[in-house]
Amino acid sequence: MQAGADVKALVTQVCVMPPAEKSDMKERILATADKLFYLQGIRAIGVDTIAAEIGISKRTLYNHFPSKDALIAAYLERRFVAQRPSDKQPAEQILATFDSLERRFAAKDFRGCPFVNAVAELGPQDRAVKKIAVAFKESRRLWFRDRLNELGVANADALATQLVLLVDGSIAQDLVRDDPAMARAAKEAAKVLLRNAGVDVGGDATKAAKGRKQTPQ
Amino acid sequence: MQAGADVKALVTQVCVMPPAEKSDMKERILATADKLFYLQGIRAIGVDTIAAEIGISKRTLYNHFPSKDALIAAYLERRFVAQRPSDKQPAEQILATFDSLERRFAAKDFRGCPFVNAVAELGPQDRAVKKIAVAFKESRRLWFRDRLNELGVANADALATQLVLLVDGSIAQDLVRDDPAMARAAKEAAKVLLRNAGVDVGGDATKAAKGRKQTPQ
DNA sequence: GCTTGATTACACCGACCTGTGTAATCTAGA
DNA sequence: TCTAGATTACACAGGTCGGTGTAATCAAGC
Repeated sequence: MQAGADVKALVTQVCVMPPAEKSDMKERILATADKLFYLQGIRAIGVDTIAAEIGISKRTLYNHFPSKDALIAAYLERRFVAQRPSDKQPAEQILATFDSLERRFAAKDFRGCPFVNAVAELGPQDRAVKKIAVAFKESRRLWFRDRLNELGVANADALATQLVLLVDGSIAQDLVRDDPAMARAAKEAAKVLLRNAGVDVGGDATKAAKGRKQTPQ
Repeated sequence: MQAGADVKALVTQVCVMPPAEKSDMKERILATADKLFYLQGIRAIGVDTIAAEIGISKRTLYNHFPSKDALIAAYLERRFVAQRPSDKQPAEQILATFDSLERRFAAKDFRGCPFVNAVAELGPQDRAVKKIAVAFKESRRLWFRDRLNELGVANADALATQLVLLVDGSIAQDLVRDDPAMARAAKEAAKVLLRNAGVDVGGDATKAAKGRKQTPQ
C-alpha cells in the first residue's frame, strides 16, 4: 500500500462520513483497539480483552475483522492521520511541530510512536506493519521537505531528513525518560539547523554560538 | 539499580574473567537469550526456545535464573556496555559515534536500540526495564557531555541532549526504514550543531550555510 | 407476520506460555 | 570409591492466546 492511498482512505473515512452518525460497530472496535494497543502494546492485548472492554462478544469482533492481524493493520492505518493544512508561515509550521510534540509528551497517555512501537514489537518479519510504518515516516519527511521548499531552502531533502531525526529522537527519548523537555531540545536543535540553512527563525542568529575556546588541531 | 553500578558490574564481568575460559552455562544462556530477545523480541521468545537453542533442558535454565523476568533484566544489563576510553580528540570521538552507528545499521542483525525496544514491548508498567533503559540513555548523554566539556563548550548539557536526539532518531528511523544513510544524516546535523557551538569539526565552517546555492558536500 | 442480518452466549480447539516436581544420570573432587 | 552438585528427561499444572462452531435472540424493513 502506498502513502498517498493511505492518506486518501483515511480522509475519506474521516470526512465523508457524517460525524455523529455511524457509531458503527467497526469504528467502536477500532477505537477501543487503538486505545488498548497503543497504551498497553499489541502483543499484550488479546482480542478477548478488546471485546470485553466494549461489551460485545468476541464473535462480533470476528464478524468485522477476519483476524487479529487485520485488526492491527486497521489500527495502524487509522493512526495514519493526514496533516491538516495551515495558513501559518512554513517556518512557523515546522517549529510548531515540536510544540505540538511537547504537548503530546506532557499528556500521560503518550506512549511513543505507534508505528515504531509496532515494528519494535512485531519484528521486521511482519512486512505489512513495516510497510505502513515506512509510509508514515516518509510522509512526515515529505511534509517537512515541502515546507522547506516553500522557504526556498537549497538542500531541503537532506534537511527534512535531519528534522525527522529530531522528531523521532525526541519521541524515543521521551518514551523512556518521560521528559517533555526533549521536545524543546529538539526544537532548539531544529532552529540551529534551519538558521544554518538560511531560514529566519527569529531570535539572534548567533545567540548560542561560541563556546569559550577550542584548540585548533 | 544505578547506572554507575551497572557499568561497574559489567566491566567486572567482561574484564576480570579470563576470556576463553568460563564457558559458563549462565553466560551461554545469556548470550543465547541476547541473540533471540534482540532479534525476535522479548515477548516473542519463550524460555523453551532459548533452552532448545542451546540444547539444554528448561530445568537447567531455571536453575540459573529464577524467572523469565530475571533473565530479561540480565539481558538488558549485559547490553549495558561501557564506552571504552579513546585517545582521539573529543570532537572526533563524538563524530565517530555516528560512523559506528552507520556500521551497525548496515549489519543485517541490527534491530534498533534494545532498551527502547524493551520499553516499547513491555510497556511503561515494567519499572525495572524502564529504570535500566533510562540509566543507559543517561549514561550516553553524559558521555557526550563529558566530551563537550573537554572541548570547552559552554552549553554542553543542552548540546549533549540534542546529540542523543540525533542518535536515537537515526536508530528509530533505521529500524523502520533499514537505511544506514540515517546515520550519515545524523552526523551532518551533529556537525552543524557542533559548529554552531564553536567546535571545529573540520570542513568549511560556513559551507552549508545560506539557503540558495551550494554544492553538496 | 415474516424474513434477513446482526449480535449474542458459550463451549471448544490446538497451540503456546511460564513455572514446578521428580527421579534418574552424569561428573568432578576428596 | 564415595559424595555432592549440576544436569537430564519428562510429565504436568494453570493460564492465555487466536480462532471457530452452533444455536438462540433481537431488531428493522418488506
